[in-house]
Amino acid sequence: MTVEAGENDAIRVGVSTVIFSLRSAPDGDRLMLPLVRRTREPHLGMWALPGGWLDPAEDLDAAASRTLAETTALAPSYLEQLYTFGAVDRAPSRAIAIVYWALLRSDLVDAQRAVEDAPENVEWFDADDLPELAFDHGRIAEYALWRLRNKVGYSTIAAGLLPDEFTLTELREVYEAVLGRRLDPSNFRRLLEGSDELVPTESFRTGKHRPARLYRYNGSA
Amino acid sequence: MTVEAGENDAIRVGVSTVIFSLRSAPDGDRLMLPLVRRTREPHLGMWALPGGWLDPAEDLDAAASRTLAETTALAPSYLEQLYTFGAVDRAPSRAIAIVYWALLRSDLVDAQRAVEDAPENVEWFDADDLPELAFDHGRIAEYALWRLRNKVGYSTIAAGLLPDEFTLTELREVYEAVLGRRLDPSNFRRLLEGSDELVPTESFRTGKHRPARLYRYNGSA
DNA sequence: CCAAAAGTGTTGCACCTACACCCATGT
DNA sequence: ACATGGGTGTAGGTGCAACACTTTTGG
Repeated sequence: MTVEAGENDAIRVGVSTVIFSLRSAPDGDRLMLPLVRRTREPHLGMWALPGGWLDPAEDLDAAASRTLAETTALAPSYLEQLYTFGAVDRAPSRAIAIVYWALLRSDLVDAQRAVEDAPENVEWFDADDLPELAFDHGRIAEYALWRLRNKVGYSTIAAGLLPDEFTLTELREVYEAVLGRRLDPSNFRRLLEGSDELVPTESFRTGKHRPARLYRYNGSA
Repeated sequence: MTVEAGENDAIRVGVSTVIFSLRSAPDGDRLMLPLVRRTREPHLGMWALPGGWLDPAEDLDAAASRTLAETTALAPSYLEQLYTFGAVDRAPSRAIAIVYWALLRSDLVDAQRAVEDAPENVEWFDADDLPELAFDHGRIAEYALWRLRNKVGYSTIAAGLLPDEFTLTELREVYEAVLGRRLDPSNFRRLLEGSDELVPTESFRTGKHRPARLYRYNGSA
């Protein structure tokens, strides 16, 4: 910041977001993410991450939320900066991408898709089976997935994929979908029960069998 | 990336680096970082992180190295992107800062400072006792320090502060300086001896007492 | 009463910490 | 010889994985 600005008007600043959610499949929930079909060159017709250009009067987080809403009509329940990609050759003309990653509560996916102005050219893909993406977005999505799987190990972030109240089994199934492996129910319970950020409620989910206590994520912890 | 570029020529892209090194003090090594005195408004005369503007034809990592060299004449031995700061009010006119953090081998600090074109307005400060900084650089430096202390816990990154070959005691003293607490020599040894990235050599450092085996950091592991 | 999910208890292993102890060297 | 840092051994504690077991519901 001690050098005067030069000819850097040529650098465009984009903001993109890798947003994950769960969608039910025959063999349990699957981790999915929405992609947008490009309507312009370059890479016209290819799938790309939702995003847009940073507005000069807008914070970075706000830009991520806004461009995500504009392209997919989705509003994230968790949002965190991932990385800034800026290799000179990542796009035909110089553009850096400040990339966010996000989670969307599974109960809001279809609600948000049902609104009348739901974009046409958005489609959900299995996070582990993505098509070829425009620019360096394939590499970016892979990194976001790695970060998500990593962070699930040492935080209660996975609750961001569920409604306000949920059973421990539902939460465990989220972990299993994210991590791609089964977890021991009893050990999982003990691990999360002592976590402060998870508080038990007095409600129970009644189903085919013994009712399960509902828990709530404590955002302020 | 699906929206056309608008008036974002007004957004300037800066790159700054928080670079750490060790400097000896009476009570053991101290973790220090170099700051640059601002020679222009705004915040003229205040201390700031070394940095500069991103060149349109330059990768982000390269920009971090270049601006660091231009302002401090230092070349990092480890460099990693930290975070991109872009709050609208972080500077008088809109500027985002792609911030890197870096380590400098302690044996290179004075060597690099001794070259003839060493900048005048650079000074080293104790990482735990920084002056008030320009812009949001105080918060940034704090975050970089947190990241360094965090990462030291689960990687052998601290070797980036030492010469190619070093004894385990020297490495332990680095950890102690970074973390700010004493570590048990025997447990430290066992922890790092089984780490793959640390390979023993056949050389020994001879001193006042029993010679200590030299180790080398295995970059390819 | 049975099936199945909710929830508890228990045991063993891996790892980390603290600290006692031996080893090799310069003076 | 002895002081000092280099290096090894070991016992206790913590936390997690595995899995046996009890509880509570719907049918």
